[in-house]
Amino acid sequence: MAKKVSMKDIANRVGVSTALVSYVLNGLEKEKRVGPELVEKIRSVAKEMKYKPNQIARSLRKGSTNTVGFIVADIANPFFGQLARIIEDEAVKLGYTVIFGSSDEDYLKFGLLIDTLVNRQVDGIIIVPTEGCSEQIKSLKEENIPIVSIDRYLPGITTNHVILDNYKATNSAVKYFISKGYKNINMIAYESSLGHMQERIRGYREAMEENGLAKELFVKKVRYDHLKHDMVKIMDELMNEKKIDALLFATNAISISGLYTLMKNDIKVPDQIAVIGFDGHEVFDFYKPQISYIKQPLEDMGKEAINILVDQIKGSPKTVHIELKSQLVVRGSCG
Amino acid sequence: MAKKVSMKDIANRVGVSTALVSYVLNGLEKEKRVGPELVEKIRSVAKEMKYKPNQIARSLRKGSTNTVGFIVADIANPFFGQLARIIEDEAVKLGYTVIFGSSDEDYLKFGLLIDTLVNRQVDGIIIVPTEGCSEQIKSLKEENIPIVSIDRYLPGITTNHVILDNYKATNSAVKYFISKGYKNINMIAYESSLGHMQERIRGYREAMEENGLAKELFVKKVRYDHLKHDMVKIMDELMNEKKIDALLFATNAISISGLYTLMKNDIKVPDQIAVIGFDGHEVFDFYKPQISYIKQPLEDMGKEAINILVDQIKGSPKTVHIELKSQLVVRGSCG
DNA sequence: CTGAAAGCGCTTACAG
DNA sequence: CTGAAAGCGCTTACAG
Repeated sequence: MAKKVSMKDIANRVGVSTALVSYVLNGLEKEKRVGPELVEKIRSVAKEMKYKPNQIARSLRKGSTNTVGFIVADIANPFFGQLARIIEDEAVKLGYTVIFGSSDEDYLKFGLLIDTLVNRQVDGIIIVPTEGCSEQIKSLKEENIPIVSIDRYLPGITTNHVILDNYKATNSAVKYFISKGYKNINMIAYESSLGHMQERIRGYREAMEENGLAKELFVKKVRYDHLKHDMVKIMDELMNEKKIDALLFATNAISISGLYTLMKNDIKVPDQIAVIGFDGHEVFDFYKPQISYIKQPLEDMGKEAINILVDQIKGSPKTVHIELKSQLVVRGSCG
Repeated sequence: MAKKVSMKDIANRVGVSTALVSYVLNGLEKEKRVGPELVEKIRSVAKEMKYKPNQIARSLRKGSTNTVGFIVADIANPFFGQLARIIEDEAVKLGYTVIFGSSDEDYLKFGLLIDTLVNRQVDGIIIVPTEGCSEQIKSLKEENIPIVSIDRYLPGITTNHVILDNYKATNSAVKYFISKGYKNINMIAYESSLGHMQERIRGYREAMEENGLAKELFVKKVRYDHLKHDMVKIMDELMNEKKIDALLFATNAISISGLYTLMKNDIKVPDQIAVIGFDGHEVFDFYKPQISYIKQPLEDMGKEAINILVDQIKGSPKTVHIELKSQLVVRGSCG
């Protein structure tokens, strides 16, 4: 069990103080005007002894950890996995390590994750907020911990956020449907008070109303934790009660689940129902015909979020709101 | 900017030493026989002052961080995303936080991630090893940092690992093909010296040889970082040079890429080529016909890995090798 | 140019 | 039952 080597070990070996070792190993030898032969000596001894700095001790002393947290709904969901990857890469470039956590859209789990991150003294947190997490966010703000909300935001609380142009995204999609002659356009969305979902619904609603289709308005709600069950039920209703000719899915997970149900019920796309999904997914490419979708600029979203966070950590006083442009990718599924 | 409250603040307020506060807040009040009224007082003051323990200070003092690392190839890949999620959940139950990192199958990046984790004093690391990472693993072993290799292992280095029954997995798949009358069975695998890939190839080869199909042996190699390019080329060769009637994909990513190419070339499955893929994926479900695949017990794999790691951290001296059973899920794609 | 020393916020023998 | 004190491994004024 080779004991770990510390700065003290190096200092003893070279015959200097730990201060010198610290200066040299942190590249402050110019500033502190350490003698060149000592610099050389310290460097080589450190290497020879395989010195590895203890980041924990450093963090305690400096009061910052160069660590950030990223709380998603579920890291196994490719949407968040991709975002995580982008944020990871960018964070590394900026000298930060990121700790991920999955909330399952549950504000209690969300709270536990926040506590863990705070106890671990992360310098800042990127959050995908859940419903009901306002209290947690408020106390983060009280503790002056920098946060950036991504993908979503909480109505009523001001935080930095980077989100999609949610209203415009669905609004354009619906208008595209309308331009193709569809009238009975239905939207399937999450039962959620979160800002992004409300805006997506509003985008749908206003496009319908503006085009004199207010009477055809039809938003069906599914629950995050009963997605499959609710989807099956809704699809039954759609096919029986109401004649629908076009369907807009409000998120990626809803899209996939919806497509499973369409496939199982052998509903022809776009002949029986035209479809527009959310985000890209391999399934969209393999579906016959390929599914049109609202594309999100994930790369920008992730990069913006971590960069804003780091700015905040470094003391930037301004609150930043960024809204990124979506893009409608038209393929075979909408006629 | 409310300053953070420390144990000292609580101690001062209550009028006791920090030792008492520490005992009480760590549930040692019985063992240390702290007076009941003091216990009460300390608890309530801690709550009132919104005390949050500084895990960094605790870690420094205790010499352990209750943190583990998990290095995958790419967290955006759903296979690893799912694994990460399982490990995260189990780690939380065991009182650990996990730090993820993506190596991109690059041993240099792998090395940097290891260094970061070691500097952060993680108590142990779960790794998906890359080719050429042996040196890194060896030095981890020298430093006595517990490691568990998952999904793969390095031939020639003994570490704890939890892997699939790779040989049997592909062996059974090929035998299934043969039982259905296929003879010209091709396998597409990664160019890799890693144990799991070698075993999957061996499983294929021996099934062929045992059934007098040695002459039909045909393994095509693709590179991780040129997957798409190589796949297109291979598919051309397969269709032109050699008559193939069945195709076995060696990993999930290869399967997806292969299916894209089959779809683009409009090759009929299973009439022109029968197919068996690796791991589950939504795309397998949407493909017409649905793709048969070798199923991995992800849940068990993740749980075993983190539990073994924690055992090691707690001092277990034995090296553990676990091989989990795969399962062939037969659907329409193999006739 | 270099060293002695304080201190980050905890935990934990040790002493009483 | 409780307190004084050391120490984890760093960084950083301060002094010379």
